[in-house]
Order: sequence, then C-alpha cells, then structure tokens
Amino acid sequence: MEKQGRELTFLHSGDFLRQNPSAGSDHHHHHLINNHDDRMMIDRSESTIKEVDFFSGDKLSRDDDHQDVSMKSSGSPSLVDSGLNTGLNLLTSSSGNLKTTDDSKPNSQKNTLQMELQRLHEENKKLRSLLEQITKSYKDLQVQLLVAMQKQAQDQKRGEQKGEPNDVSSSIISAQAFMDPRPSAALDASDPSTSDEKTQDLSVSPSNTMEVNKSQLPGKQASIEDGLDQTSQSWGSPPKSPKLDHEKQEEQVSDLPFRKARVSVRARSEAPLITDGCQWRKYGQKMAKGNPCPRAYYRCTMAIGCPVRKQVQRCAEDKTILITTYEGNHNHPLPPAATAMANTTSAAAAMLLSGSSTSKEAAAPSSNNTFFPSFPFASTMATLSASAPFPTITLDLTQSPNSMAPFFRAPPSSTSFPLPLHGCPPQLLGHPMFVAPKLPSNIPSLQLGQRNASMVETVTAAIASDPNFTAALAAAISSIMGRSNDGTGNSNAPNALPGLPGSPQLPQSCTTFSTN
DNA sequence: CGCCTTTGACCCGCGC
DNA sequence: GCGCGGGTCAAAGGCG
Repeated sequence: MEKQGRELTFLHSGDFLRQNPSAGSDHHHHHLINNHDDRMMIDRSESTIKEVDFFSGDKLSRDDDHQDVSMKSSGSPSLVDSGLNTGLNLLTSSSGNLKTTDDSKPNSQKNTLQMELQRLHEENKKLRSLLEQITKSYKDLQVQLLVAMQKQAQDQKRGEQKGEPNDVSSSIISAQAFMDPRPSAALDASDPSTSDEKTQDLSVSPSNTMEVNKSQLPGKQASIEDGLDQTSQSWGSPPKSPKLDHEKQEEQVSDLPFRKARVSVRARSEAPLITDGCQWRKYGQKMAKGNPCPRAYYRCTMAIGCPVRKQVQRCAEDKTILITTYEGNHNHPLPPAATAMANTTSAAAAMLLSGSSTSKEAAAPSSNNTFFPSFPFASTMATLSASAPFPTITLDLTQSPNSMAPFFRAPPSSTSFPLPLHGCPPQLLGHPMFVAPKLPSNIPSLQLGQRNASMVETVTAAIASDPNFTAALAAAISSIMGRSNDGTGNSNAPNALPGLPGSPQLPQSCTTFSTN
C-alpha cells in the first residue's frame, strides 16, 4: 500500500492519484500509470531484474494481462498520436472495454464505472490544459536560459578581454550551433532521410507537445531536436565515403563537440539483449579492451538506411548488467512498443544536447566527469560524460530501488544542490510545471563569479528542470519495472511515461541511442 | 530464398 | 611511422 502510494506520487498529480485509489482487477484495467506503480513496487522489492524488455512489441502480444487488451482495443497508435499521452487516454479508451463487460454487472456498478469514466474524461481535459501551460512554460524557460547563457558569455568576455579563448562563450557558441537549425543544412539536404524526417516530424502527432514547441518556438525547442537530428544525420552518411574538402569544412562546422551524442543504459538483464521494440541486425562483434565480454554492434533494420545503431556489452564488473548504448536517430516511424524507449533516449539526448554548452566545462574538472557532483541522487541514475569520444549520458537502471527512492521520494533539503528539485515535491518530479516556474530564480546563478560552480549549477538545473530528462529517467525506469512485473499482470505500458510534455511521441525525431 | 549471425579483415583515429 | 583499439564491412554459413 505504501509502495503504491509512492509510485503514484512519483508519476502523477495528487489529484489524479486521489481519484484513483483503485485496486484489484480494476486496477489493471484502468490505470496504465498504476501499472508503472506496480512495476516500481516489484522492482523495489527485487534486487535483480530478470529480464529487461523495453516495451517490446513481442511483449504486447505475449503478455496476457488486460492492459494488453485495452491497448489493442483502443489502438495504441492513438496513444502515440495523441502526443499528450497522459495515460488517461488509455484509461478512456480502455473504458470501452469496461463498458462491454459492464453489461453483465449490476446497474449500480455500471453507473459507478460510467461516473468514473466521466471523471477521467474531465481529468483528461484538465491535464491537457495543464500540459499546454507546461509546454508554454518550458518554452519560455528555454528562452530565458539561452538569454542568461548569452549574457554570461558577454560578461565573461568583458571580464577577461584577453586573446585567451573563452570557454563559456565558446561553449555557448556550440550550444547555439545546436540550437540553430542545422548549420550544415546543405549537407543534410542531400540526405533524403533528412527531409523525410522533417516531413514526418510535421506529420506525426500534431498534438505532440514537441511539435507544439516547434511551432511556438521556432529555433528553440525545435532546435534541440534539430541538434539531435544533426547528430544522427552524421550517422546516416556513409562512414567510409571519401570526404571532399568542402565536405570536411562543412563537417567542421557541424562537428561541434556534441555532434554524436549517445545514450547508454545500464540495466540488469540475463537476456543477451534488451527488447526495445525495434528490429536490429548484428553487424559486428569485438572484444573490447578490459572486458572479457564481447561488444556487439547492431543497427536498426526497421527501415532502409536507418542510421540508428547500438552497442551491447556486459559490464566487466557485474556480468548481470547489460550496457546498451544507442546512437543515431531513427528515420522512420517507430512502433508503439519502441516509442517509449526511443522517447527515453531521445529525451536524455535532448537534455544532453541542450545542456551541452555547459556540460563539457562543468565536467572537465573531475576525473571521471561524472556530471552530478552535487546531485547525489541523480548521479546514481544518470551520468553525463564528456571524456568519452562522444558525449554520453548514462541512465543507470541498475541501482537498487532503495538508492533510487530518495531521488523520487524524499530529496533531502540539506544538500547544496540549488535546484528546484529541492523545492519541488518529489511526486512532482518529471512534471515540469512544478519545476519550471522555479528555474528563473536559478538563472542568476549563471552570473556568479565562480564560473565552474555556476556552470555546474546551471547544467544541473537545466537537467533537473528539463522535462525531457525527467521523462527519460522515468520512462526508462518504468520500462524496467514493467518487465520485472510480468507475473502481476501489470507489465504492459509500452508508452513509458504518459503525459509528460517532454516526452514526445514522435518516432522519427526520437534520437535512439539505444541500449541493447 | 531472404534474413540473420558469425567472424576475420579492413579502416580510421589516436597516442607514443 | 607504428601499434593499438574501436568501429565497420562483407563473405560465409545457418535457419526458418
């Protein structure tokens, strides 16, 4: 009971939770979100995840729980296309299922269910409006962040006025390069997948929150994805094609520090692969130095020319840990089963890229470049590394539930971590509306004299307040939990974190830094 | 027959 | 320049 409450508070508004104290069989039918809860519960009680299945399409057909039925009856694509994907949609759609079964039930129960349905509809409406507000807030904050960064760069220039290159300004330039729509557009224009991607971006899920951001904030929100696209496009180019000089020059322009972002996921799995809903073809295997386990290389085969690749390797220290690194961007729509994972990695990568301007510098002083020196809970789950050849964000899903619990449930107020997280009720993590409004108060920290400290703060603030990131973490975690909970009949939920505005359901724009 | 895995060779970047 | 390591290619073989 307590555990369930925990989970509920983590992912959802108190309102909704209070309205859904459901248990028993209805629980399975009604609440995708609660399914996540159950997974979390299970995972907290189990130290090892037997198998990791990131929203496998197979799982959809394999699982016998009712959620599956509801998903099929409602048509999971609708969930994806809705963009909002609050989970309530699922509830609503699955309610049709309930209705049919209700016929055999007493009228009172039927009425109760209908009332419940109505209430959920209303809740859905509320959440939609909330979502719009959140999206707007998120957009505004991004603008503010950029302005603050530019201002800091200017201040730094004034203060240093030497020929010495300005780390901050240069880093900001790199950030702007990412935020600018495709400096190497000429290059990309030759890539058919690029245009496809673009058109798909516009065609898929008009209600998608990221699309909303794009339309509302050209060059800001959209630019983050563009940055991602850019990273992936580099994958799309033939790796061994001879490079002309002008190509090299263009590449140098686009070859900014975070051209190839990666998302690595560590998860406990006995299975050789994490099922993430995509089709992969193994194209190589190598023995990596310092690891007795071979590293396998896969590429996505769901579409011709899809540049997404992933590396799978077992951890040398703990062979039960499977490390999957995703790289690239799908150039095709993803099945619902894969979107959650893609969202996860995309969100993490978006966060990585959007925070890239400061991450490098902030990470530099530390030897291992762990990116959350002042964020003990996040550091157990997500690590940014600037020391690797490519910027990599690692989602560590191997931590014991207890170690992760504080991150979600009870952030201590005693740390020096200056993030809104501390002022934010833990259950609201991942919900930008509760994080974003506090960000502006953190912005001035950018202008502090202690550059490194402020940079760390800035980046951590950006990360923590970035719904993409929180969505990524939550989605990844929930996916893991889901798999570990097969026996309970609540293992579905291909859409890992419904309802988070930063968790777009846009397959083609998902930077799939995969983790198999 | 098509798709996949396996596996040795090859390419490339980087450090010495 | 050389060696090393990471990453990729592509031929060969297996499987359904």
